[in-house]
Amino acid sequence: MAVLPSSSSSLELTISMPGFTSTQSLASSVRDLDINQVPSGGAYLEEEWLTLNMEDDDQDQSSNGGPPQKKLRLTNEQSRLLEESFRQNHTLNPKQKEGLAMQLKLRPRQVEVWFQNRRARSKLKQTEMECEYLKRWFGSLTEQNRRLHREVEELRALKVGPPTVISPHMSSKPLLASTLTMCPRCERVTTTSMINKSPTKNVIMATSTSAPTLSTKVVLVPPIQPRH
DNA sequence: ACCCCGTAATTGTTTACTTCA
DNA sequence: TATGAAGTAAACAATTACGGG
Repeated sequence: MAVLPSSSSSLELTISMPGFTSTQSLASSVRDLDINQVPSGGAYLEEEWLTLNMEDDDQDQSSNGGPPQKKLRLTNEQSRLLEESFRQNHTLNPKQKEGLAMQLKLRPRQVEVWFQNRRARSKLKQTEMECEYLKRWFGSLTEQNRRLHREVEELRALKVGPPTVISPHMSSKPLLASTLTMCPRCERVTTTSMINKSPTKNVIMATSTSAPTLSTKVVLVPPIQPRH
């Protein structure tokens, strides 16, 4: 797949597709506001808030009689450190988690949750990018298909001359042609014999995913029903 | 007042690993 | 020693709920 993260741990993804560049990041999600220093409403002193945050990992603080827990908002510095850590590693071992939690004055559980959500966001972002890429690819293939159908119609209309394939490289010397036929059911051009060394080249070009050039001319002969 | 979005947090499931009979 | 059941921990997916614009 041609979706390549520019960094294995960053949300900035690059798709290697002509005419399509995207360098979106979640950086915008890091708020400038630093409202996490003290919980909203100023109901707690900062030390109390930190103590609350550092309480035992698995304790549900809202159920132990205290006031209902306010939703945490990470400070810019906390976000920055977490992002930095995420860039180095998408998962944390217990020791790293503990250390990071200590450093950030958060509970290990909060660090764990942050990494979980961050992995999910990362994956979502990548999926969106892949989706976008596939949509464009689909569009390109549809267009290519249309073009080829048109070409087939033109060729059908011609139905003239000996069965030759004109080489795009040495136009003066037509190649020995394979017998090209059109399946009436699936409307596929197929070769039914191999006279030339690379008789299928032109057909392969026509069905490959890269944009075909129209410099290759295929002359169809009266149809021979392929067996399939 | 209401809606939408971003995200912290919760819940349930899956998976890998360990222990023990 | 091999094996299957039970227990555990970590990761994940889906979802909820909060707070701010």
